[in-house]
Amino acid sequence: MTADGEQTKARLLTEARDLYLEEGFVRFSLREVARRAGVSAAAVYRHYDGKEALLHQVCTEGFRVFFSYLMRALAGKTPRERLMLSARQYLRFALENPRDYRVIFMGAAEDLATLAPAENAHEYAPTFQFLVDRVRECMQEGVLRKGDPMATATLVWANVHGLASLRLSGHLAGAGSDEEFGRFYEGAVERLLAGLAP
Amino acid sequence: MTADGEQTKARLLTEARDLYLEEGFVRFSLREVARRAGVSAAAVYRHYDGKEALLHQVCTEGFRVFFSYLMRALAGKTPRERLMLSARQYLRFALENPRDYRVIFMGAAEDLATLAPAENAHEYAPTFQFLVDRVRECMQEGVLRKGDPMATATLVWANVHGLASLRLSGHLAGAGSDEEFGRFYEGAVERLLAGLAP
DNA sequence: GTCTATAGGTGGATAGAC
DNA sequence: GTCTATCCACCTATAGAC
Repeated sequence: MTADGEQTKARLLTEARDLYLEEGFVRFSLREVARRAGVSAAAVYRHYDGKEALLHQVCTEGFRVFFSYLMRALAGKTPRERLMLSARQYLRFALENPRDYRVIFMGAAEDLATLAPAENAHEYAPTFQFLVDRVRECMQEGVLRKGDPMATATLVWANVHGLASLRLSGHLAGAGSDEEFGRFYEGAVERLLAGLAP
Repeated sequence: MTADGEQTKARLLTEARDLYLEEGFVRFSLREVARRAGVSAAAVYRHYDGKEALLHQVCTEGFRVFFSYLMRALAGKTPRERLMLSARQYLRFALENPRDYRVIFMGAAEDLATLAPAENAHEYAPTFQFLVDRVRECMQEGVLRKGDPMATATLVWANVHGLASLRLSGHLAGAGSDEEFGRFYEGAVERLLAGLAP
């Protein structure tokens, strides 16, 4: 590949990402991506194996970003603080990257075989593992009741996901601004952890 | 309208529903609905105002079914039993009508202006109100800590929705069969109510 | 009320020249 | 590696005959 080839390939990916962020899946098309990138539709096939492959690449990028949000929670000084920060970062990611969140956790891409959970479970595993680890260290230090870390992590996940996804769907619009909702969210998490304390 | 006209109209609706249940939104088309109903694509326009109107009708039907599931929870003899039954019926609906659940609560129809939450908020209101009422009566009888019924109902909703939607997305496939998951779900709800008790 | 025919459009993907 | 030209499939929606 030449240098130009690499540049075009990267350009196509960013344009694809923008288009997908703007329009979602239904209105996503190869031709439009090519138009925006300033190349012909045919050129795309030199770099990607068709529409689904390109979309898949875009989504993989979404996972990477999500993980980067979570990682920032490691700045917390105690297990409890890291767990709370994880929850906060989770919501931050959802609110700041709603389309990605939908794809990853709300199955917005249900019609795309490429993105079926079963087919890319390996992309989810590390992020869930991250949460399990946070829960486990909380159990070890007596912040949470001892038990199966995976089961408890699932409860925590369902909780934050439930709130985040209802918010994104617009069903909790009555909760006010994102900031107000953020406080409600933190309160809910605090209460949940209290209920899971020893 | 003649009797035949009414029959065709009803037939179109059921075929539209089936197609949507099988293929989802992306692959939903008027032509295919017409094919299945045994009429021409043009005939559809005599009965419905186009594709979106037909889809909207299909979704309205989904709401109706969801509400009928919830109503069965009124068979419970105590406020607590009715609340627990509501949670159980909620999951039942989700597992037995996954596509409808996605549309109603997971924003699978995000690209369909017709179905934007803001535009049919009046369809959600009664179902949320149902939950608020269950929570309120629990507060009145001392089953739940007194407070804002809407805030508490939101917490309960986020909880059951979080579990149900993650299950539907395939993210909790590790939880075993639907029956096993059902037990995990009930346990989670019990724990939540315990945390919200006086 | 239903049909056929058709207009007018989108999109994915490929062939072959350069 | 990129282009133009092209094929083919599919869609929504309408016009006008019956």
